[in-house]
Amino acid sequence: MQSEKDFLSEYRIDKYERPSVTADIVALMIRSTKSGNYRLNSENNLSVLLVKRGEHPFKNHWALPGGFLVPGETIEECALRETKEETNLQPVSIMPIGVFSKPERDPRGWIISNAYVSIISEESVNQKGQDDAEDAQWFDVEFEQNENGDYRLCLSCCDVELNALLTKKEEKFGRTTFAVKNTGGLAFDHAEIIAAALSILRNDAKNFDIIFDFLPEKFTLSALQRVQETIMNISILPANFRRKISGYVIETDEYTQGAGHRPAKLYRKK
Amino acid sequence: MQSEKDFLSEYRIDKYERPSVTADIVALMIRSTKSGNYRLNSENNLSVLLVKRGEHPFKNHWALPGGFLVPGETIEECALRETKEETNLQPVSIMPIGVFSKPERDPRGWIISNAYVSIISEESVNQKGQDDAEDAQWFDVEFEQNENGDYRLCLSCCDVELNALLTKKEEKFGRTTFAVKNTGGLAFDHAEIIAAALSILRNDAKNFDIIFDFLPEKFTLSALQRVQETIMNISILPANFRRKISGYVIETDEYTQGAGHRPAKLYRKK
DNA sequence: CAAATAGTGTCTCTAAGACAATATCAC
DNA sequence: GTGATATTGTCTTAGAGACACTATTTG
Repeated sequence: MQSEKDFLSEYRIDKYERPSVTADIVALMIRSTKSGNYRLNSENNLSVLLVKRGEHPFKNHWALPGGFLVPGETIEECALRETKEETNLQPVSIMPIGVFSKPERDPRGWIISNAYVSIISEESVNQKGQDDAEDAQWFDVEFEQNENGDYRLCLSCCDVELNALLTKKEEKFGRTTFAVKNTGGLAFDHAEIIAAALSILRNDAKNFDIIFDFLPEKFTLSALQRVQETIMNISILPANFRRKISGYVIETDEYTQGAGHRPAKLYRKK
Repeated sequence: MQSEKDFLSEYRIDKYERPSVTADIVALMIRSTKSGNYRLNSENNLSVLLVKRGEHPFKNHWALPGGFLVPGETIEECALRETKEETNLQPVSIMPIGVFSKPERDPRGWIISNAYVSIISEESVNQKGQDDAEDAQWFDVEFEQNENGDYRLCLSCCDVELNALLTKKEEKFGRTTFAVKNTGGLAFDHAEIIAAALSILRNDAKNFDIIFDFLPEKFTLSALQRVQETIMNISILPANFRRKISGYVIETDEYTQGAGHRPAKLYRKK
């Protein structure tokens, strides 16, 4: 009878066909667009980071940052490494949103993608992001259901506008999956991945756990509120938001300055 | 300049190393253990389906059903196919719980696992499950934190008892990940996978969406309650459960029979 | 009738939403 | 002072938990 050691020494892992495996990252930022009035609080846009592909396939199309899993790393490590390499950003944390494995999803062959959504603060983007990449750009995100019941994903950046159209494929375990009707020029099935990421985030941002990761260590309560409102596309009265969040935060003795109105106390996550 | 068509015709996907990819399934069942008293409602145990490995590595150890992704199928299809092949069960739906990709997790080499939890009704198990496999057995599950803060996963079936020990590694996005201290005899990292599945289910079973999948089309409200209580390991007063669930169900005009007490109305998911 | 679950009604408490009112800064 | 956001307090309402009580079956 063969021992396990003998079995392993004779085992040929390349006997069967294997797929290539990638990690793709939906990096989101809550972007505040300063208005002319110095006193007015900024509008908040949800932005997603896309890179313009320099190589075939989908050369010159916009795509999510990401790349191939290499030996010795976990998929999560791969996602972080690729984000760093392609965009010079280092997300605090990334959240898995699904595996995309339809056989025909990549014209190069059998390639399955592990998608993550990453949550990046505007500050860290301003500090170090994007210096090496004019082919990496933040696109404003709109994602809404239209009158036909289809979903429109509109990504816009300066003079570029990508309009993808999707339908709801399935709703299971509170998670919606989408099928792409029109890619809007996005590479691969990345419209589907972005739609899945937004849908999952909107669903999960009810739990405060997630939204803290969008912000630096110290934050004002209205910044926190802005994140939840922007992700979920809702509006909450400040007084009520404060009450709800109060159990999840600890106050510091620091305040904001120079905002043109009463300073706000900074808080930390409890 | 090279066209996309030329690029693809020259593209060598086997230029880089690729991992093998598997799907593993944590198939759970709410098992009711009939007591001697004909009137008494049955106790409820959560059970997980394990198969005894006939081959190296981990020969004769218990493992989750699962197997390799083959060309032309999605990972979800692979999970369903492997469940059917190894256990003759066809889950109504399977829910992804994570990708396990630590490089050293499989002694055969670079193999990453996509884990699913499947939700199987006791009826369908009694109908068709398990006929081809005496090496597939349902193990009663206990999963609890002990006094040290570690988690004990105890799987028992007849005379076999597997005791795994895990520690909490990280808690992110409301999801806990575990590290295995002691496999308890389970193959590979399957103790970690089962712990992740139970942790996610306990967290998500607050949303009624999930628990409906544990039951046939028509069910009594107390059966529904039993499922939620068993998964979450909690206890709810029947009167309050009925009020909470009332918006999610539609009553039928059918009733249970012969239970030794007042018959219960059957309901459907709304 | 007894034992057991099915199902109803009601009280209390908590948390969320609406809204009024006050506080404090930059200009 | 003015206009903006920050912060507090209070009223109302919706929903969860506790619990008492009634209904209906089988043996």
